Amino acid sequence: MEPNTAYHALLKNLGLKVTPKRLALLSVLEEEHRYLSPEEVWKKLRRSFKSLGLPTVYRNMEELECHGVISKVLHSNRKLYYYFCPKTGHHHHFVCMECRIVEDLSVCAVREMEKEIKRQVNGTVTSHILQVNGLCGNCAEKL
Amino acid sequence: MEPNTAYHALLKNLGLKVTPKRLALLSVLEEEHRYLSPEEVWKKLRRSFKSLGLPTVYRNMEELECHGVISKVLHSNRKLYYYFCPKTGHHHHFVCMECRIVEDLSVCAVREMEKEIKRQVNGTVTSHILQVNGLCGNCAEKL
DNA sequence: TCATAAATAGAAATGATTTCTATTTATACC
DNA sequence: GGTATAAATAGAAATCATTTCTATTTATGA
Repeated sequence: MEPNTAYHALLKNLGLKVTPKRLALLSVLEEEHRYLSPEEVWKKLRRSFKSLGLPTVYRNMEELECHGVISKVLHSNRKLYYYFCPKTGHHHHFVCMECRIVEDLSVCAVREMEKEIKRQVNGTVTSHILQVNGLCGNCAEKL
Repeated sequence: MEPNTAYHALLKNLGLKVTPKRLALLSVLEEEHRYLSPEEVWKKLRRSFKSLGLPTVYRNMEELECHGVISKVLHSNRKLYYYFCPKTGHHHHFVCMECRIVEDLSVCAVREMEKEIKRQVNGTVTSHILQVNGLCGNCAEKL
């Protein structure tokens, strides 16, 4: 059977048990080329599973995120959203705040990106978030 | 009197009333060269104001943020943090996840930034958030 | 088939943020 | 300076996404 085999291997490789719910979750995320909240995923999955806890969805999505399988989308409403991106390698995303669609970007510098995005998605850039996280010299020493 | 005059003008220009609490809030944020949560600001302000509601702090910080006076800092714990940056013009920040200090960055492309940051703050970049927000062609048309 | 650790359901707790209403205050105008 | 008015605030209460907890179920490897 189709992609389930791939998901199966994926979970195995991560050392996670292959449960029907995990497979379905991956399937839902991959089919949707948009970012979704845990609750939205939960609602979709409940069609197939009469008993499915929202915490299970939260737990699994977080798990997959920290293994790099799916990526978090930041949103100004501070809710969690996740996106399954099939593209590998370092790249960034253009995300539509309206329809939630996600587009892969090939360049990384924001100035250049704006032009690229206009061409690529024929869209409008309303804002961008560029924040570099790390440890300053002092803290890096202490830890 | 010192900087209060500047804050006074700042608030006036934004069409906001000049209240003692707003002035104090700005003062607290400017003195602290780190990003702070509303609750932290509240605790500091309560030293000077016996009666001060946490919602007031939230409201004012949000107000100042949307007027561009202070800037939001994204954090993986999804809490709100704000930083008063005296530097004008387009630039980004390096924020230490440990001590919360903020450094202005002069370049915008992440690859170059990593080198720059190493020089500038003698620190370690653990991750960066680069997300471009906007409206895709379809949604832009509809709205 | 079985033992075991991992995964899950479902209820309950958490806690940051927001909402609400009555009261207070800054401001503009006299 | 005195006053009307809209903005700002306090304090309590509500919200609600997310997390925690415990007992039960399930995938897995032997």
